[in-house]
Amino acid sequence: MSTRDEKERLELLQGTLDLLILRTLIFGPQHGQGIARAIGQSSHEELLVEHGALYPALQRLEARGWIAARWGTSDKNRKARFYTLTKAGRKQLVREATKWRRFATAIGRILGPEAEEG
Amino acid sequence: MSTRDEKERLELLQGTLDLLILRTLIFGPQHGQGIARAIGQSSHEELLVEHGALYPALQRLEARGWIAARWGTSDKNRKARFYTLTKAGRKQLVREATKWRRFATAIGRILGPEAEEG
DNA sequence: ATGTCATGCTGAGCGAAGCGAAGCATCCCG
DNA sequence: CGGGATGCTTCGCTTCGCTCAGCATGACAT
Repeated sequence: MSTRDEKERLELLQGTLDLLILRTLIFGPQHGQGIARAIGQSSHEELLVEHGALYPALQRLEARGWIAARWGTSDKNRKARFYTLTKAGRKQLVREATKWRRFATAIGRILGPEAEEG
Repeated sequence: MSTRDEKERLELLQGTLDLLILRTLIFGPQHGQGIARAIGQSSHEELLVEHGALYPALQRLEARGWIAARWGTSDKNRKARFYTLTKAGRKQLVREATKWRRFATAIGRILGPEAEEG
C-alpha cells in the first residue's frame, strides 16, 4: 500500500545541501549516514538527503577544505568515514548561512506578508 | 582589489524562479523585462534575474499551462510578449509558495534560532 | 534617410548539483 | 555459512540558472 506515505519529503533546492551538512557538523564529527539522519531529524523529517546527493557533496566539501575526513568505526561497528568541520569550514558555514538568510528574506518580501513563518 | 562591488546580487537557487515569476504576475500581465524589473525591485535589488534564465523559464511555464502569452506593445512602444497568470497558474503559485515556506522553515530549524529573520 | 542606441526576444551550450539505482564490502546473527 | 543491515562509491539522467551571441524594431540625432 502506499497511501501510507503520508509525509512526503521535500526535495532539496540546489545549493542548500552544503549548508545543511556544514551546520550538522557543528555538533561534532559524523559519518555520512549520521549526517543524513541528523538532517532528517532536525527538520522534523521534512528533508530527506539521498545517498546520491550526500556522498558527492561530502567529497566536494572535503576537496574544498571545509571538512576533513578520516576512517573510523560507527557505533554499529561498521567501517565509516567520519567528517569534521575545519576552520575554513566554519567560516564557510557563516557565509552560507548569511547568504541563505538574505535569500530567504528576499523571497519572503516578494511572497508578501503571509510568507512569515510561524 | 575591487572591493568596489558593494551590492552584489544573490544568485537564484534553482527552482525558485518559477515561483517568483508566478507571484509577480499576480499583479497583472507583464512582459519579460517588466517581470525581471519587478522582481529586482520587490527584493530591494537583492535578486537579479538574467535573460538566459528568464526567457526559458517563461517558455517552460507557458508550456505547462501556468501562464498564457500574447504579443503586445510595451510602454516604451516596443513589441513585447505579455504573460498572464492562468487559473492553473494560480493554483501552482499556491503550491509553490507553500512548498517554499515549508522548505524555508525546515532549513530555519536546522540553522537554529539565530536564523529568524528580523 | 541613415546610422546608432535602447528595448525586447531567442537560442545554443555549459556547468552545477540533486536524484535514482546498481553495486561492493563488512559485520552481525541465526 | 547465508541473509540482512550498515556504509560507501559511482554512473547516468535531468533540471535549471548562467554566459554569450545574435536578431528585430522603434526612437532620435544629424
